[in-house]
Amino acid sequence: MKIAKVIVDVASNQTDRPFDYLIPALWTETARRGMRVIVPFGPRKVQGFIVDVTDTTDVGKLKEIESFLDVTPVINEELLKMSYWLADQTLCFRISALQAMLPAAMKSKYEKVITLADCSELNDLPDNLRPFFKDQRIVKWKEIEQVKGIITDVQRAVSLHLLEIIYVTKAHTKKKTIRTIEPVSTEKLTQGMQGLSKHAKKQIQVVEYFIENPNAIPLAQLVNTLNTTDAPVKALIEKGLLKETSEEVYRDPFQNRTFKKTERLDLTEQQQRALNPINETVENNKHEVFLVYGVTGSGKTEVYLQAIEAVLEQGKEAIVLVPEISLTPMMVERFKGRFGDQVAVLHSALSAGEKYDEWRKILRKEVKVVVGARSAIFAPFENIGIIIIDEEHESSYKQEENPRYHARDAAIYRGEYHRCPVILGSATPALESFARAQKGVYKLLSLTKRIQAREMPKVEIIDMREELHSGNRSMFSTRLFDQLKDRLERGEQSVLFLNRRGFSTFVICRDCGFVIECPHCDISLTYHKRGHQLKCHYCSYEQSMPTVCPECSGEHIRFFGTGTQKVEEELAKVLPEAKVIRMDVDTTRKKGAHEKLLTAFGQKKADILLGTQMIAKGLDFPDVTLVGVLAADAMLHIPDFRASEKTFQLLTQVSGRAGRHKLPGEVVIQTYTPEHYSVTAAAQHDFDRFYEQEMLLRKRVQYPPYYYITLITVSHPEVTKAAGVTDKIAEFLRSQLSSQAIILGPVTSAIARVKDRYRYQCMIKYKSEPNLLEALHAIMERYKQEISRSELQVSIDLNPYMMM
DNA sequence: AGCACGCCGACT
DNA sequence: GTCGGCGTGCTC
Repeated sequence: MKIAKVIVDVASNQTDRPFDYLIPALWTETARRGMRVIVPFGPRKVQGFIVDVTDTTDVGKLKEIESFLDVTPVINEELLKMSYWLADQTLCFRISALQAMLPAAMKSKYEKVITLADCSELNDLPDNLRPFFKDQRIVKWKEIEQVKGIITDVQRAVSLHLLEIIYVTKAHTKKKTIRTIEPVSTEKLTQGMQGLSKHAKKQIQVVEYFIENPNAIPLAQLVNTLNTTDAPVKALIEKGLLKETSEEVYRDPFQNRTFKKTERLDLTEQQQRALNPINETVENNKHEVFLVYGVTGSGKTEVYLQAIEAVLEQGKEAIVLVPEISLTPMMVERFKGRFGDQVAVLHSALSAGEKYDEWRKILRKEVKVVVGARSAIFAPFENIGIIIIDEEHESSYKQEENPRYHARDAAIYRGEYHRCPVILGSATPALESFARAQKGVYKLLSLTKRIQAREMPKVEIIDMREELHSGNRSMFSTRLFDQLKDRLERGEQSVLFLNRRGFSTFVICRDCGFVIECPHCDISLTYHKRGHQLKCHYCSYEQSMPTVCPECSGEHIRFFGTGTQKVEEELAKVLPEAKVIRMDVDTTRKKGAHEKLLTAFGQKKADILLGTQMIAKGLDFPDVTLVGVLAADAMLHIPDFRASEKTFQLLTQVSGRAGRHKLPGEVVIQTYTPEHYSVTAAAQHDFDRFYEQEMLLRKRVQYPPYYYITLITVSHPEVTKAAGVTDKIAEFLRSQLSSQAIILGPVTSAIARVKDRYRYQCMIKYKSEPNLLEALHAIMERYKQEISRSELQVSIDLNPYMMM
């Protein structure tokens, strides 16, 4: 008797362990761990992962696996092992870890439905239920649930066997198939032709078509060319003249694109010196982490490409991670151009179906290279030769929900397993990474020179306080305005960057100073021009913009802050002749919009590209000679110890957008804190100076890289409860950890209330705490009952990136 | 997570 | 006496 240990798709403390199921006789030979199955679980049916196949069990009565969703494992042995590691390291449920490794399309959806029992009739039902089943045997639970007091009647009907409750599991992974039609045989066609009624004009037409073209043709195409529907085709299939086959096809997100084949470029001496040690570790099958620290324009990508080439020559595979946002067509183009259809792309702009298809290409070993965002680190390769993380400092590599993993850690795990190099690349490495490189934990490879010795763009810092003093109240300094005008006259392009974060458009009464806040969260509402609405970014509460102040009934209630829309409006006023393309969440929501806008800008259909974070990286347009940063310090004041680091990285990155080709570039940075080292160091392209200054600060305030951080957030509808639990947790930690560990808190979270729940935090700073994971697991164990029974929530984030 | 089971208060 | 509220424990 074969038994499968199954992790079920129920994310809770009590179900976070394998459950035993009988493997149906039909599957005893084929059942493997790593396959997805549907199993009965209580009254319902849920998806699950087989994590082991054994002959023994401690459980008396076993249920059988209901069905198999896969014929071959979708989680390989390495990833299975890794899922345990991930669950342990991030304190998430095993099911969450497993789920994170697959494209979202492979997760089942569940629905509860009510059906009329086989042996019962509509008339047997009570009056109030009958209307629901008038035209159908199946009704969604959700529909019936709406009606007050009806559930008792449903339950009664169920106990009388009039109705049945069924749990439907939809493994909604749709493989795209294409239906093709072909004649059974030519004889059959001519024979069958006789038997057709003269009135069946369309059927005759179809048969005639196939007599002339006896080859298989996609149904859609057939229907299209004959200008008909599938009805006559269906009829002919039933008559045995035609047959239908369906063939599985991939959705190809790039089907209408051809990628120009690119050849390897000659490397500079510096590039070659960076490439050699990487190739060496590949050849010797050694694990090593390299930090490629290369200034913008130093040709990091070419080094990646040639390292991958060497890996492919060895018959191995490569994973390339890029930050979500910079997965612009340009990056894809470079990889597709070099490696053609050996590349799969896992990109947030792809639809769920497209992602699934790209993922399946990896599983089936039809590709050798994956270029993708964070989750691509789980690409189901089995012979990885190199893992590259580009722009390694990007915070999007950290997942902000469970499992709260960092792609860098996951990459190193896989790199160790496959004994292959992990390459971290950046022009502005994370302090943690650079410090590790300095200590020799990572190997530092520097690219200090730009390709073809191009000059770094000239950077000017504009003190906006002075502008204000000299009477300029607009958001453009005189200098920036002049420069914009100059570019316009010369027919060159400009990029304007607005850092919106920390600059939300809140609503304030100018009479009494009242700020409109969310009734459920301690945060001000944000004004949205569309629909004149105020929205909460934390709980999506919405209300319309009031005309008078709710507090003092004054009429001078206005929204404040600067959004891209507002900049665009102002730009239209001061530079009416300029054509502007605006890129922000609003204009890029639609699929493909991102790409479209960039293409338009590339074709010089606009003079100015105005945008948020998303235009900070990856852009490479030859005619951009001016970059303007409207508010460099917007991010400097957010309550986050990485604020300076983020500001520096952003400014450096944005500056890098100017003058990447023949024309020299200039950068204008507007700021209210021109003396801050993150601004001045960025202006001088001086990472080292920034690093030294910031490291001094981090040491003094005991933050990473000198200390590790773990953040515990407790939330509960009652303040006292949230505070009390956090206090107990802090106390427990103090008793468990060494005296070296610094335990801060409880303190209220930066946003003290979200969705009517009060939030308290406890922060642990430590250098080395072998007991930490154990203690954290103990905390979760201690509170698991309360978490599942009451409104208590405890979330633990090791190495957090968001401190709120 | 869902759901059934079971034990107490306010009603036909 | 019963209906239905929610605390408790289980799901192979």
